[in-house]
Amino acid sequence: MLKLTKKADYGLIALKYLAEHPETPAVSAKDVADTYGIPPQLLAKVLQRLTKSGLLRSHAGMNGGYSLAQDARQISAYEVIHSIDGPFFITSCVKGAKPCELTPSCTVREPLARVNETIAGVLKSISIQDLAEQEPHTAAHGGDAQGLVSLSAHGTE
Amino acid sequence: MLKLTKKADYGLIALKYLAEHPETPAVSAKDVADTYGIPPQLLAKVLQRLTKSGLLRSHAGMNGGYSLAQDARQISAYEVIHSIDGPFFITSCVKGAKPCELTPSCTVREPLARVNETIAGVLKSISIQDLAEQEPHTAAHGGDAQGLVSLSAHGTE
DNA sequence: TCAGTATACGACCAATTATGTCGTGGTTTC
DNA sequence: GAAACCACGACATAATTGGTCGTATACTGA
Ligand code: FES
Ligand code: FES
Repeated sequence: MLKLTKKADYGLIALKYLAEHPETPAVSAKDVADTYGIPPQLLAKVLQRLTKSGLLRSHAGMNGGYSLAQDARQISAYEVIHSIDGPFFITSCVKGAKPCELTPSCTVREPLARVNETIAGVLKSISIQDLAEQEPHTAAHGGDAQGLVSLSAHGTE
Repeated sequence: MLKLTKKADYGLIALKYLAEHPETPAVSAKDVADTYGIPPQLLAKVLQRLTKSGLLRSHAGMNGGYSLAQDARQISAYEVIHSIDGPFFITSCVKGAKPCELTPSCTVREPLARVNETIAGVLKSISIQDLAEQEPHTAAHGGDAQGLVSLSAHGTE
């Protein structure tokens, strides 16, 4: 249904947190999990994946934890999502992978592949830094100055 | 994992098919399903939803079936996906709906909501007609890397 | 060196969702 | 009336996701 997994969400949250605390040498998974009410072990696994992908740097032992391996500006949402959820594709059957069983059929694949590229592009254009710069929860969902897109709630649907 | 459901895919395929056969007064679900190897009853249900959404017009009886209720140019991929899969949102918890349990936490929600809007915009800019006009490359999946998106310019940022 | 804290990783179960089927009934055409 | 269709809801099944557990490993500090 075209939605992000929670793991990816958790990963983004954690990275954002790290980006907001550049002073701290390392933040433990448990610490972040505790702050946000995320299942600690699950978050741990997510962060481990990000570490393996080279986005994070880990440090065991007391006062250990994770820290950004790159500048927050260099890490894109795409990389995060990609390394957690694996390559995402709009269409079930990707070009490079297993072709559709409905082979001669699915003629919508190619156009959608382009949509896929667009989405990936958008995600790539967003850095962790961008997330961190977002204004801390303004009580109201004002967002008046957004300009670009109106986050308008669709209301009832 | 940010991918389209098969139902939505089926719906798109069927609509494309209809757009390609403007002469035929009506095409039965079974007909389309047969052509593409899609489970007939499942496709039927999908088409029924599209009918209820006003995108299709149905006609019972012999030689009955479905036909586009609007011009292929007026129907966007977004509408199709939306009416089949319901409103899609990148984030698990949407603003208008049930708020995250991690309430004070999920600070990535708002920025991602904007990504969501962008994606929706891309989808809205693609019409069934666009899909139907695509040239059927039966060609090799040779990783051509089609470069940029050139459907309907909308998402330039 | 020893205990405490933390990551690393794989296996496993539980919850949700997506996919597909069945059955029943209603419409239109012939 | 029969055949070919749509309409709809209730299932059953498969696939993903979400989350837990157990254990091994690495680092710190007393
Ligand atoms: S079913 Fe394969 S891309 Fe649509
Ligand atoms: S967990 Fe609610 S939007 Fe991220």
